[in-house]
Amino acid sequence: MTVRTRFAPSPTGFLHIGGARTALYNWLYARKHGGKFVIRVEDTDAARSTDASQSIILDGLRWLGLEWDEGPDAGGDNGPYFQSQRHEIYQAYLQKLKDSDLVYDDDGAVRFRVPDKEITVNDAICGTVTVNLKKTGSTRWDPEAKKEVEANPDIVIRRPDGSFIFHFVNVVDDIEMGITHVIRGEDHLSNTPKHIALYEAFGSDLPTFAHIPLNLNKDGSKMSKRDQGALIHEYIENGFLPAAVNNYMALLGWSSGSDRELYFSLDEILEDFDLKGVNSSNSKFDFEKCKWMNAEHIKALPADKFLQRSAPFLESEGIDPKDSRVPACLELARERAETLADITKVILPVFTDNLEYDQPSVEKVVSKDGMAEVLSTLATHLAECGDWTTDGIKASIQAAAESLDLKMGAFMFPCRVATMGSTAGADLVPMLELIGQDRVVSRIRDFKEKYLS
RNA sequence: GACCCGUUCGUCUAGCGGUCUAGGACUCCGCCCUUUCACGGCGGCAACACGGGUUCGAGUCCCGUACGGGUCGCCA
Repeated sequence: MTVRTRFAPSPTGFLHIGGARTALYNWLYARKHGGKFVIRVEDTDAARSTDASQSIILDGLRWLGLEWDEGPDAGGDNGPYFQSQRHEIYQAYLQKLKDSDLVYDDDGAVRFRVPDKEITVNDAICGTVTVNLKKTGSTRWDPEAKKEVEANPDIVIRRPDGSFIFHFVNVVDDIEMGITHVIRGEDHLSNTPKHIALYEAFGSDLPTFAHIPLNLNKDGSKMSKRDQGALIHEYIENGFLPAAVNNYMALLGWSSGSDRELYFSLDEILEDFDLKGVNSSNSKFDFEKCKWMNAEHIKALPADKFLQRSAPFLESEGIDPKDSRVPACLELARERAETLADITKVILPVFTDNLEYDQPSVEKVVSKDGMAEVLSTLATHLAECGDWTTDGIKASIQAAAESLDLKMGAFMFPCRVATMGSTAGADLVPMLELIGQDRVVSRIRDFKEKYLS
């Protein structure tokens, strides 16, 4: 049997980290077992579905590298891959239930008779769950009245307007598309007995169910689109690497059993991935760790890929990625960047003379006694430097310091602030080399002029 | 409220009855490296929710309680 998994997004918003992780696990499982990964767009809610949302979701999946074998743009033999285009199929399946007398009309809606028996879900992650839909569905919690009210346990599968309900179309499509493994969020575990009842009503074989635990906020609340780290497009915009996001998502709820935490590609995850390593408890999202992981990925990125990934961020700051100084700059920034967006900030002093001076840093420097002399001495020595290399520059700073009988450290901070605008930033001497002799000297003189005269 | 699932450092987790005085990672703190900021190296703080069983022995198995999450829609 060929493994077939699917991710079935509803195009009503952004690609959420939880959805992306579900897609990732489905992708991993399919690839791991030589199977197919299918995308099906669940756009039955015409009022809320939009093309823009669909693009965001599919682009997000592509960015992560979760390519699908069948689905929108990819085609396939089990389409259409949009529920809005599958009405006839649903009608045919409804007819089957009618023929078996398993449905009835209720005020224009169609209800499916749930069986009065124990239904057992054999979940690959959660174990065995047994429920009797007739019993547990016979009452309903009314949030308004805050009490149990009588309810009809039979589930509505078609609305009076003829449109079909999620539980029904989801099962029909999974049957029609030959889905063998349903990997989805644990929020669907309680719905699964309903789905099993439908499978049985159609006389279809059950897929393997695997409900993965949910991701919550750090305070334990449900993650919503407003929460930091919740939306995939934010990772794209903020300079995360897709491999790092995959790495983090994979480890949120799954462990290989070893201490290994860094996986630099989907292929590497694939080697270790196994549904057995998926936890059964919810996890809380830790954006700090996610950033750390991204930093590790940046450190490990080959130079050409690094340049390629950084290019859009450089351009947005007006830096030409083809500039001959860029590769050296990137290497300088690499060790201290958590995101690609950080990189441009670090290397900006090389590319612009319009520096933004960090006020606390400036205060720290100008408040020191004798700073005017330090700066002018420094400028003079650097102007006279005949060997503008890291060694030559270092020697000049050293000479400047000695001429005033001061330690070199006393010169490093002022030099850093005057030429780079802040006490923080990339390695000073290589940065000076890249900025260039004339610009360095004039920056120091201008700085002195501006703040110490 | 009913039903379902879960519970190891603040967080992600290892652990599948003795090797656990509970291991790794993030965060935080200290030290070292560094004539700067980082990076890096070393070290430290910090957990088996609680109560009963079962067992020679329980983080590991069972039951209960507490807590957390989910489902209970003519949303998906």
